[in-house]
Order: sequence, then C-alpha cells, then structure tokens
Amino acid sequence: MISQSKIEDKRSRILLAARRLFVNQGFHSTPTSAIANEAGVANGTLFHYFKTKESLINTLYKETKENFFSITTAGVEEEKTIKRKVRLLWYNTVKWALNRPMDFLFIQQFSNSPFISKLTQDEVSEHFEFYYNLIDIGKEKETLKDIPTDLMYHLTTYQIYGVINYLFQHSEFQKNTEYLSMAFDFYWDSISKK
Amino acid sequence: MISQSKIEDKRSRILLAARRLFVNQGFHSTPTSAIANEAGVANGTLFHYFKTKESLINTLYKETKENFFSITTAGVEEEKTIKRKVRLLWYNTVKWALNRPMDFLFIQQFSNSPFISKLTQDEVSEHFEFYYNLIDIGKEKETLKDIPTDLMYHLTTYQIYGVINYLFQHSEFQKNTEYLSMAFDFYWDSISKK
Amino acid sequence: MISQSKIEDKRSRILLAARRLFVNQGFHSTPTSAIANEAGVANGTLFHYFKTKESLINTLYKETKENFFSITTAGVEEEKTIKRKVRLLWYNTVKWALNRPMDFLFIQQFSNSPFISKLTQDEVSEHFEFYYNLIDIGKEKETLKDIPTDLMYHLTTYQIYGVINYLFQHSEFQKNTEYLSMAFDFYWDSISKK
Amino acid sequence: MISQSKIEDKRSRILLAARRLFVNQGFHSTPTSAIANEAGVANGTLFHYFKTKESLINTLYKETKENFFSITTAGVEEEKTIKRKVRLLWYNTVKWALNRPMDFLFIQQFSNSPFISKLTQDEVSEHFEFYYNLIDIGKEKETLKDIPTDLMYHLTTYQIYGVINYLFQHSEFQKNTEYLSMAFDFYWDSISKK
DNA sequence: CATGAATGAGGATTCATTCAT
DNA sequence: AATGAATGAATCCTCATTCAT
Repeated sequence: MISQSKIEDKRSRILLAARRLFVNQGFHSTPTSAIANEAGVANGTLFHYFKTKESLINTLYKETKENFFSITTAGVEEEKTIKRKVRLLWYNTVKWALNRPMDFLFIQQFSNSPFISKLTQDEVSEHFEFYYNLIDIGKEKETLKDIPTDLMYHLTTYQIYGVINYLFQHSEFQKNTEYLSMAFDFYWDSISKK
Repeated sequence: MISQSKIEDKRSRILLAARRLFVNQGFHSTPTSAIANEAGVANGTLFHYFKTKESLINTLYKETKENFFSITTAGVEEEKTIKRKVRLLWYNTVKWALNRPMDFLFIQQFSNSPFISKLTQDEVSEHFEFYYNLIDIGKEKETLKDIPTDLMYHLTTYQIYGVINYLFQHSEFQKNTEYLSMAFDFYWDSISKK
Repeated sequence: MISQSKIEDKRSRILLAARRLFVNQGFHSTPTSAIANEAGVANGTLFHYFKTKESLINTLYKETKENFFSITTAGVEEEKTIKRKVRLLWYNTVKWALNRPMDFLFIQQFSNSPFISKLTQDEVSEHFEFYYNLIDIGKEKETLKDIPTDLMYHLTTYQIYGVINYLFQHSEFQKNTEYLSMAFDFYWDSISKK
Repeated sequence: MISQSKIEDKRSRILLAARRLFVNQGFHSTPTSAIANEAGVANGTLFHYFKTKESLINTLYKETKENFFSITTAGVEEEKTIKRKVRLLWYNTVKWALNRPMDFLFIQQFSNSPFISKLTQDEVSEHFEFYYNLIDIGKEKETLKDIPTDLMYHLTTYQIYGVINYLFQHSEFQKNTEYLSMAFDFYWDSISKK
C-alpha cells in the first residue's frame, strides 16, 4: 500500500512541480532538471514516468482538461432550466479557475503554444459535445439567441476567460458575490433571447 | 538612398521572417539562425539590428501593437454616436486581424508567454486610456451598461478575440457580411443598455 | 529440476538475446534494458547473472569461441592425411559459420572492437596451438609450403573469412557443393607445396 | 590565405583527432567532447563542421577510402603485364596500410560496425569496378585462375588484410623485403593459373 | 555595415547499475 | 532468485552571442 502510494506520489509530484514551473516560466524555459529538482527526484526519474518532456506536457494538459471538465459540469444535468444549467456551469468554471489558478493558466498557456497542434483534434475537442448540446437545446426552447452554435460557443467561452483573467488581476473581487453576480448577469444577458 | 532603403529592407526582412517563424513554431523553437536564414541575411547581422533575441521579440511586439492601435482606432474619433464609434472599432479590429493573421496570432502568443511580464506595465497598457475613455463616455450617456470599466474592457476584448479565432477556423465566413453583422449585433447587445 | 532448467533457461535466453541484438546493432547501441526485454526478463535480472555488461559480452565471446573450436576441430585428429585434416577443418569452419551466422558475425564484430584488447592475450590465443601444430606438421611432411607458421595461419584464416563473408552475401551458393569444392580447391592450392 | 588555411586546418584537425581516438577507443567510446578537446577546438565547433557525430564518421570513412583507392591504384594502369599490375597493387596496398596504420584500422573497424549499413551500397562499392576489371582481364588472358570474379575478389582482399594484420603484430618484418616478397609470392601463387 | 566561424553553457535524453522489496 | 523503480553521470546536440575580418 505504502509503496503503491509512494509511487503514485512520485509521479504526481513531478506533474505538480512541472505545472508550477511551466506557469511561471513557460515550457521552454523550464528544464526537466528543474522539474525533477523541484519534485525532489532524480533527473532520470522524470524520464522513467514520461518518455519525453513533450509527453509530460501533454499528460499534464489532458489530466487538467479532464479535471476541468468533470468538475465544471458536475450537477449541471440535474438542473431543470436552461438558465440554471448555464448559471451553474458559469459559476463552476469561474470557481474552478479561481481555486486552481495554476491549472487555468497552464491550459491557457498550452492553448497558445505550438504543442497544441500536435494533439489530435479529437483529444482537444472531446468535450465539445456537452457544450454544443446545451446550446442547441437552449436555442430550441427559444431561451438562447439564435446564432450559430459554434459561434455562440466561441463567444461565451472567451467571455468567461475574460472574467477570469480580470479576477486574477483584481483578487479583491474574487470573493465578492455581488461582483460575480454582476458578471454573470452580463453574461446571461448577452446570450439569452429577450 | 538605395543603401538606406536596403538597410531598412534588411531590418524589416528580419522582423518579417521572425514573425512568420514565431507564429508557426513559437519563440523558443525558432533559433535566431533560422530567422536570419529566412530573412536572407547572415546570422551576425541580426544582432547588428537587435542586441538580443528578446529585444527582437519586444520590438516586434511593440511595432505590431502600435500598428494595431493606429489602424483599429482610425476614424473612430470622427464618428458621432457611441454606437457608431464602437461599431467602427469592432469592424476595424476584426478586419485588421483577418488581414494580418500572423500579427494577430503573434500578439496573442506573446500575451500568453513569459516574455510579457518583462515588458513594463506602461508599455503594455499604453493604449488602455483610449478604450477606457470610450467606455466611460458610453456609461455617462447611459448608452452602455453600468458595470466597472475595466471589467467591461476585459469582457469585450475577449469577446472580440473569440470572434476572430472563430473566423480563423471558419474562413468561409470571413467575407460574409451577414455573419459579421450578426456577430457585431451580439456584441452590441451584450454591452448596451436597453 | 524444473527450477534448475528454468534458471539455465533464463541465463541462456539472455545470452541468446544479447547475441541477436549485438550483431544487429552493435555493442554500444544495445542497451541492457533491450537485452532483458528481448529475453523476457527484468532489467535487474540480467545483472544477477552478469556483473556488468562487459562481462556479459566477454562471456558470450568465450562461449562462442569455445563452441566454434570444439565443433570445427571435431574429427580432425582422426583423419589420416594432412589434406584430409585440412579439408575437414575447412568444411567444418565454413559450415559452422553458415549454420550460426549470428555467432560468426558476433566473433568478427568482437575482434574489431575495443573490447578485445581487454581480454588477456591468453584467452584469445588459447586455441592457436592446435592450428600451429597442424601447420608445422604439414610443413615437416613437405605437404604445406614452407613459410613462417604464423604468417601461414593469418593468411589462411583470413582467406576462410573471405569465403564465408562471400557466402553470406550470396546465399544462393551456400548449398552449392560444387562452389564449396571450388573454394576449397583454391584454398588448398594456395597453401600446398606442388 | 592564412584564414583559408586556418579554416582548413580546423576541420582537418577535427578529422585527425577523431581518427586517432576512434581507432583506440571505438566509435561509441569516443565522445565528441574528447574529439574537440584533442583537436583543440570548442565542442560546438565540431558541430559547425559536421552536422552529427555520424556524419563525421562517414566523412572520415569516405575520405579515407578515397585516399586509399587513389594511392593504391597509382601507376597500376601503366604496368604492362597482369602480374606486374597485381604486384604493384599488392605492394601499394600493403605499404599504404603500413604507412597509415590508423587509417587502415579505421576502415577495418568501420566495416564491421553497424554504421556501414547506412552508407548506400553505391558509395561503398564505388571502386569495385577497377578490381573486377583487372580480375576479368587476367582471367581472359588465362593468367588468373578461372573462378568467379567476386569470389576471387573476396579471397584476395581478405588475404591481403591477413598479411597486413600479421605485419602489424610483427613490426620487425615490416621493412623486411624478403618477407614481403615471400608473402606476395604466396599471394600470386594462389591466384595465378599454372 | 555585413559576415559567418567560433564559442561554450545549457538541456533533453540514455543507460549501466543499484537496491529495497 | 527476481523484479523494476530509481539514480545521476555521461553524451549528443542546440543556440544565443561574440568578434575578427
């Protein structure tokens, strides 16, 4: 048991250290030696768990995306109305980012790096379906504006990123429920049919 | 004259080559030798014009930003109403990005790289004033929603980025005026008071 | 018994795998991990049987040489005339090489690698005596040409290697008794007194 | 002029150092750093002249082969009889090897290493024609034994290697013309028709 | 101004070997 | 005996930068 957890420990310590350093210094400015050092393991150990630096980065990305998706969508299905679904999704997303800023910044950095293009489209777009479905249903029920689904997806996604980045720069508002509420209202107002 | 223009030629050829390669491969995966090569000059020549690689990158960023600002704001002051001002700004921005995708992608990539933090806040935020003013006036005239100026700035900026990235992926809509019009309506609807 | 044979199995599986890989990729390009893998054992197991990679190589060399010697000299003593002795030796040698090309190539590769110098002269020249004796007797009986024994040894050894390498490249002649016979005649003609 | 010769100097110093170390320690046991060091240049300089270690090795091989061929065949065409041609070729070859033992050992080592297979057959066999022609003419004139040309080539080539390796081990005979003469007689006797 | 040879620190990766289990 | 995770020294190669010409 102990050995089991220890092994898991080592792998995840590497992932943790990598994320921390990547966010601060970028992928290329972070040597694998620094990651190993930060994780408290030998340089070679890193390559025992990840064949290459790139595979470490990809693993990190996939795990983070997975976590992001499972946490932000939790409970959404159970909500009854579109607005309640969207609100929960919105809050989940913002809170996830605020709770794990490293993860959010990592994903954002990854998305704008040349690494992304090497991941198959499938892997990246795996979760699109969920969002697209939600948008489609909203449009059917005439709750959401009738604009092309993928345009809507882009517009809303980026808008949420905007809020999050704003809150990163103004940490004093992160716990301000009034502020969050205002931002969501803005969001909802922009996508809903009147 | 000729030598003068040739010189200018060389400098801008380096900048051009750098942008092209940076966008495709990222900053770190683009050696200065590759840039020099692509520009058709000797490796050392690059360092004649730019003291370091980083200064080349920063120069590129500043020039691009400058160009972006001067082109996207052209004529905005002259417009009479807030809506017309905003609309022109919006179209200018989208068109600039579609006309010079390399430049847009370069800025976007730069913003998410560790290089950004090395530029003084001043240099990055140099042009904020213009946008903030516009938003403030809009709020005063009760044309725009009454939410904090910098939040509004973030939300709208990211929303435009969303449109642009969407159009990059769907080039078939880039010339579709109906589409652009729809996207702008969505935008205006989201920020304007009703 | 079973465990005993299994153990022997493991050791020889390692040796077998090593030979196969060494011949194809060379000593240095064959990691011990690859050998262990090919042999179907754990990496550490290899070091249980062989203290170092070098000792594995040396073991392989010695065993192969031993096998080579015992098989190629089998029955030679019993032959009555020098010519018959030499012919049997020649055929045994060629056939051994054709039957076990890996082994032959391994020996050849080893001989030209820096590893050889680390084996004591004794170990390498262990079997010289047999050949030298045969040559000496042949010269005494005025059957073989009267040239220095060790020169004769070199000349003939290399000539046989020449035949073997030729046959490796022209596998279509390997079973051609006429061809073999011709090659032996050439050989015999070159060393025998007329 | 000086710069020209200096440049040439540096490249050839690297080649020289490489040959020296390769012969003593083998390809894989000779780090590029050791080569650079021995040549008195920086490590990076080596890669300025040779893209990879392998290309350095191949360059070395090709240059050596070229040199070998041009020197050993010098004057052969001018000789009148087959025997005189063959004798000159034989002596040229043996002398070349004795004069440049490093080069000879390098070629021999290379031939038995996995590097060889990466050179196109063409490059390796480029010079076969010359030898094959000589053998064919010798057979036509009924001066040489009537055995397949390529078999003859293999047998004789290896026989010469045998002599050379023998002389390396017995340096006391290297200048002994009687010895060389005896070895050539053996050689000629083995290939000529009686 | 322009060149490109030269540098050497830095970085990803490999691999023989050890050792706790 | 057998395993395979862990190690870290060793190695190939890259690349920003310098500088003599």
